Amino acid sequence: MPQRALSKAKLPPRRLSEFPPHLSSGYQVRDAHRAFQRLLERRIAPFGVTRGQWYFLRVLWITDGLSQRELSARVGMMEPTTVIALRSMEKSGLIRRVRGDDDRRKVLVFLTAKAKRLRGELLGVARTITAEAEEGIALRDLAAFRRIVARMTENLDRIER
Amino acid sequence: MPQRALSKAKLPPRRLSEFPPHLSSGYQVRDAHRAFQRLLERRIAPFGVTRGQWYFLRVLWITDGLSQRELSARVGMMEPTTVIALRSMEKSGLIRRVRGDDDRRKVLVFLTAKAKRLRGELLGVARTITAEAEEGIALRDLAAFRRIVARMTENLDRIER
DNA sequence: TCCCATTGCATAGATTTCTAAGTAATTATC
DNA sequence: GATAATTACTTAGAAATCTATGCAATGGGA
Repeated sequence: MPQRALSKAKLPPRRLSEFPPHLSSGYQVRDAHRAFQRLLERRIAPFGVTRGQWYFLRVLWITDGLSQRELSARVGMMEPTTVIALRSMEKSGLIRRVRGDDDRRKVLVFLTAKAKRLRGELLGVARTITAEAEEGIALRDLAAFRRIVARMTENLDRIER
Repeated sequence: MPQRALSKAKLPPRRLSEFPPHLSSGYQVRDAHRAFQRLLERRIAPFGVTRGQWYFLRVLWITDGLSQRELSARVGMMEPTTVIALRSMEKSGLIRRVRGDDDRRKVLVFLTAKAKRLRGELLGVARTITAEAEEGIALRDLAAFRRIVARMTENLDRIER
C-alpha cells in the first residue's frame, strides 16, 4: 500500500467535542502502520516479493516446514488469507507444499532454495526500515514505546465485541 | 478486518541475527493497528457503516461539502479509494454528490440527515475504543507514545524509496 | 480564439484481507 | 466397525486499498 498519501491539508479549528482523528491513538497507529507498509512494499518489490508474501517468509525463515494452520497462527492471519498467500508463493517458486505423511489433512510448507537465498538481503531491508523509523528516538523512548503499544494491543485483544 | 487472529503460537528460540518479527517496531505497530481495526469494524457494523466509510464520515462530520480531492487528502487515501468509498456511501444514503457550480470538474460531497444523526453515537464508539486501548496507561506515557509514534511516521514519510 | 498543459474525477485491474460455508481426513463414541 | 464430531484446508464472495491510465473541464499562452 505504497504511495504516501497526499499531504494532509491544513486542518480546521478543533473543538474537543469533535474528537478529531489526529488526536486519537488509533489514527496515529494507522498512519504509522501505513508508512511502514508503504516503504516495505517498495523495497521488497524489486525482489519479486509482495507484502502478502513477506509475513510468511519472515516466519518460514525462522521455522521451515510448518503446516498451514501453524503458519496462520504465527503470522496472525486467517487461514483463507494464508491459502491465497501460499498460492502466490508457490507460483513464484518461493515455497513447496507437501502433504503430511502421518496426517494427510495437513499441508506442510517448505521454502525453496530461492527463498532461502533471499533471506539475508530481505532481512536487511527490514532492519533498515526499522532503523530509519527509529532514527532520532532515544533508546529509552523506544523501550517505552514498545511497552505502551504492546499494552494497547493487549487491551484491545482482550475485548470480544 | 475483524476477527482477532489466532493466538500466536509459542515462538521458537530467538537469535539476534534472525531479527524476529515481534521485536520490530513495525510489527508491533501492525498488531496494534489490526486490533484497533477489528474492534472498530465490529462496533460500527450494527449501524450499517463499514470501515472504509468511517474515515470519510469522520472528516465530513467536521467539514461538510468538501471536494473529492480535498477529502482524499484529509482522509489520507488515494483518489480511486475515495471514489469507491463514496460510491458505497451514496448507495447507503450517507452522502449526496453535487457537481461544483463554479468549477464543473469538482464533485462536492455533502452528508445526508441520516449521516448527521449517526455522528454522536459513532463518535462515542470511537471514544470508547480509544479509552479501552489506553486503559491502564499513564497520561505521561500516552503523551510519550503519541510523540514517538508521530516521529516514526514522520521519519518514514520523509523517505521516498 | 485556439491549442495544450493542468486539474479533478473515474475506470480497470491487482493485492490483501476478511467472513461464511464447503470438503476431506482423522478421531472419538457407541 | 459405523457414525458423529473435530480438524485442516479450500472455495466463494465481499471490502479496502493501491498503481496506471483515461476522460472531461479549466485556464494560460501563442
